[in-house]
Amino acid sequence: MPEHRLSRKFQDDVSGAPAENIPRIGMAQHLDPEQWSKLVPHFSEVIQFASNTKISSRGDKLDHSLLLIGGLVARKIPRGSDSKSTCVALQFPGDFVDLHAFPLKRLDHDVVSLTQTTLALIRHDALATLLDHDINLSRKLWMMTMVDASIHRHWVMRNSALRAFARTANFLSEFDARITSSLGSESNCYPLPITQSDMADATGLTNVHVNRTLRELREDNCCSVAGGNLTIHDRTKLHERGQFDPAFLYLPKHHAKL
Amino acid sequence: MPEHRLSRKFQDDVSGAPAENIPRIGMAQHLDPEQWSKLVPHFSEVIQFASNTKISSRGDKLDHSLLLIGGLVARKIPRGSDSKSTCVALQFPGDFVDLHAFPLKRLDHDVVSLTQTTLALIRHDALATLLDHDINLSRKLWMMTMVDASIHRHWVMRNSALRAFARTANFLSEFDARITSSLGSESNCYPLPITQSDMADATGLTNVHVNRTLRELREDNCCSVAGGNLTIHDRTKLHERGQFDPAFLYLPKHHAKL
DNA sequence: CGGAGCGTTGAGCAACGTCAAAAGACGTGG
DNA sequence: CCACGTCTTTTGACGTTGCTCAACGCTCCG
Repeated sequence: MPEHRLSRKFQDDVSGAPAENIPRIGMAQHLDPEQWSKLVPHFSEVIQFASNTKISSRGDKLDHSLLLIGGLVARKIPRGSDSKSTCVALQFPGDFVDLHAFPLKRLDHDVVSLTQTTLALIRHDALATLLDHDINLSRKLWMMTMVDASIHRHWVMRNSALRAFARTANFLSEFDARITSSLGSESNCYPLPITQSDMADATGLTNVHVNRTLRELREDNCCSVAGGNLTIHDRTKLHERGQFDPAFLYLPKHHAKL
Repeated sequence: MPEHRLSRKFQDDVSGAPAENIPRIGMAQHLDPEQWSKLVPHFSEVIQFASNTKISSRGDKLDHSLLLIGGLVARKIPRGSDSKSTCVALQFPGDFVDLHAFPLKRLDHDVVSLTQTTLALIRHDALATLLDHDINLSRKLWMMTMVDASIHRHWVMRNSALRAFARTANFLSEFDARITSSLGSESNCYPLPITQSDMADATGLTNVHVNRTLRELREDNCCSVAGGNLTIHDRTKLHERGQFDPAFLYLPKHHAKL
């Protein structure tokens, strides 16, 4: 069974290195190659974080944005005065993690690494001078943040309207679709480098109930999560169980449907 | 007890009339007066819809966007093949209802009126020629769609992490804050022109349980929903019960906090 | 006057959370 | 190599929340 790595090409990168060969994967494919080659030189550095590290905090005024190259990042809204917080979004390689900070300036949530991560940093002043002269690129980046918003709406639907079983199936379907887009090729076995508590946080369930639901999915021959890997046994069935329709991701191959 | 109307000034507007004096309320206040006066002439018409009317459909390719002037509008994601759908966002007077269709082209959800509504229409080609020459306005509209995304994230948090009582309190707190922003002045009694089933749809509960929860809120002396009105008895307590912090709305008066 | 939609309440039940315990996975230091 | 601590997964028992189904009253409107 083939096993992919989330960030094969970049896992050995050195922090602080100049950012020359950032791959155009996942969401970044919304930019065409010419646009990509115009944008990439403006990334000023590549940085890395260990897992479970707070990268930015709610209320921070950012002068830069980060493109995720390798690893997984969560966006979390802290609740109450204690240390509890809720995961409201997940970012995959090729995603901008906080591009919304460019027009918005301040973050409404924390940005946290779930695994070891590699990110490319672009300063807002560099981005501004670039975008001021490139309307099409400007429009495309706006569009990419709007796909992000579409994903948020999907999460609202999933965590509001679906019961645990369908909700978990839907979550794993989205994980599959987005990892596939990041890797560039479909597989039936990926690393799922997050804990069941992380999944519980993202789906609005408890870790105990996520565990039971994963067992149900396994017994239903949809997919199995074990040893940090997600193995998909029947993708069609998994999508059906989770009422999953990937149109909201606005991937090129699904564009026709939306 | 004073009672406001959602759209006092415009409720008698005639559909199809030219859009001259669209008020700068709610979210539209993110644009400064000069920007507003540049944008307004490009609205080509004012249109009205009866309540419970589908304004746009998922998959539609839009060549225009709509600014809500009066009434309430919901954004709904249809589920399965039957007629069920889930409310993932609510729009108030001063909000753009589907500005994201400008960069995104196709809608990932339906747009439905919950009350009688008045909207101003702007064509995307008119908007494009305007924005191509006005970087600041362009950036501001991008920013307004990002506030929308921030609200989506808040909904994910609310419907995932809060139990029915807190969730409903939080929902009503948001309603209060956004209506206040639309009206321009705070009050303790507004019309709440949506059914308990609509609220159930938006909060991920059943209409029966919403009903019980509203009674609890009433008995707790937080607020009461009756006769199509929301009366707030103790705003501080309501916010506390719902763990509500309005920072995510990016209203000018809360900007300092975020 | 009759129907339709909405609000309200009750009874019973399924889904899910909480608490607790134990076993596996993994790294660390001896 | 083993012993140890920590984190994660897994399972059981039990309690609670919130859903389902059903009934009835209310208001509005034809």
